[in-house]
Amino acid sequence: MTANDPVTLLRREVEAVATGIAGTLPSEPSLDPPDRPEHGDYATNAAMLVASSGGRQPREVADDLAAQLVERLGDSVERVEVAGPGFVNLFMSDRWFRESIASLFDSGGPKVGPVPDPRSTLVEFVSANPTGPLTAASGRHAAFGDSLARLLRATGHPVTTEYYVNDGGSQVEKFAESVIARMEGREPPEDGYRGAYVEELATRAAAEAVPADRVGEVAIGWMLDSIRESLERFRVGMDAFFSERSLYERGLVEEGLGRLEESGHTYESEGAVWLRTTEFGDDKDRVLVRSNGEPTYFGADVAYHADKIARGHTLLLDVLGADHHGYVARMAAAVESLGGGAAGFEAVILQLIHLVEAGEKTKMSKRAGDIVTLDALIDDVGVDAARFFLLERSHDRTIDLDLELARSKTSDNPVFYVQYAHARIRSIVRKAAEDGIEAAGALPEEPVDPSEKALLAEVLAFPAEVHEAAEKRAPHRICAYSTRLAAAFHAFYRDCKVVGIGDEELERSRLALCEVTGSTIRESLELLGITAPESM
RNA sequence: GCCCCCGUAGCUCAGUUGGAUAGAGCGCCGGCCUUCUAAGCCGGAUGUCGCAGGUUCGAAUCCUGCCGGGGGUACCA
Repeated sequence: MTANDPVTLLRREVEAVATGIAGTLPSEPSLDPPDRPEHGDYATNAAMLVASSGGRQPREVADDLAAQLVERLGDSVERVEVAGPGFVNLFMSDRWFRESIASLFDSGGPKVGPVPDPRSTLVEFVSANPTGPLTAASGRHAAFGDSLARLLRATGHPVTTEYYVNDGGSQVEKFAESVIARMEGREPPEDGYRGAYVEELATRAAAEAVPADRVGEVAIGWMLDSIRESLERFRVGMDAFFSERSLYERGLVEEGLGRLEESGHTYESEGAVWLRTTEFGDDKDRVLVRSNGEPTYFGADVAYHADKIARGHTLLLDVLGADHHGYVARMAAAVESLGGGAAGFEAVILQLIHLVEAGEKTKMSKRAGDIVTLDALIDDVGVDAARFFLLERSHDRTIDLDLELARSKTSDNPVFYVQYAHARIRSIVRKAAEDGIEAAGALPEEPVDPSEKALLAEVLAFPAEVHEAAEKRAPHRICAYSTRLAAAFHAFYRDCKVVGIGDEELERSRLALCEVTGSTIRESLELLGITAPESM
């Protein structure tokens, strides 16, 4: 966070005083707007932290802290109170609020500063088999991975996003068999692919006279093209599509497995090559190379992760489905064996998603062809609503996506609530421009309205929210934050007229608050990949 | 059996590196448009935070055990 961020400056004062009292702080003290207005604009638990580590009475430390803060903060603060078990509550002065608005406006809104220890991060997500179109479930992965990448970039991490394409292996063969079967007018095999799209691919392959031995490769290419289109349409920025087959072609599988063998964590048994993943907490060892000499999916994936490390990434972040959770321990073991601590592996597990239509859940199975595709979901509810509904929940919760609600263009739909706040702001800004009013930091005589204070506090919270969401891999926090911010604006809109109130200084200050709120809503939505309309 | 996720208001869920009287949306009841967009705002009712112990100044949050729901447990990918 930047040095001129008013909340950061306040935090530094609190920490300086607390450190002066205690010597060192056991952990970073809180500095948050409390739930109840009578507890002030900001409250800190610093005194309780100091007391618990120093064996002093919390209230006594709090009194000391409060007195010194009054001294140091001067006319920024109205009064400081000690309350409850030892909270120190800060009531900021109107001057502080007005100057904060001015400072935010001058810097173009709250700035999310970089983390002190950026990590070159490779976010791998979706990576769905190119044997069928992306499903609504893939959509959750797409929205989540994309938004997480945006959050990590916003907090200063260099990020690359990748889709691992499983274009080798037995599923691809089954897929090719299925397409060929359709071309020849037969039913696909029992364990093959039976969706309508297989027939379309067969028709096209027949029309272009694709030879049977190339059908698999060609059909996979077509599927991949359509997957790229779907992702693009869903506003997902994928830097690269990494082909499994290319690993073999470039000799990377051999190289990666070779490095693993050098590490001394592999052994041969029953003709297969195993990785001793149990050394790193897995419940059994895993096969890297089958007894027939062919690497397993895991073996190739290890080579892929070895390549990620070779490319210089220090954090390998895999977004996986709940059905892959058993995979995490073995990949963590593999990266540990390879990297020697240089690169970290981290998996985020996304739980399942069900689409709910009129209270009824739809089941999704790719092989049976009984799927709702991502494209169909987008056609149905639109990109903005789809992304919001898929991002709204914590990654560890299953989602029941209510299609009826997502479709609705009414106030029930939370995404419109936030967008509407932005549109309202832009409308005010246009109106102000017509009247020749310019936003500016100003010190009007009028007292700061409680709605102005509440709104400013939410805007000021933005950088901390973004950092927390990035650290916790929690884009859903930005959904919640944007909703809170919008609500604070709507309340301000009711209480405080901006244009045409007579007091020019007040007009300028309020317009500045509108401007910084608008840009903060826009940036929040941008992190979610959702548009911020100028009007609705 | 073992592993992972969940259990908070009628419904869908936030909040979980311990902090003040546990929150939001929807739904329900009642108000607010001659004024910058009513896709909005304000007020009201609603809780054994799954159960039982433990840790301490303080537990929805940490520990242990149990109950219920979902997912996984391949020389498949």
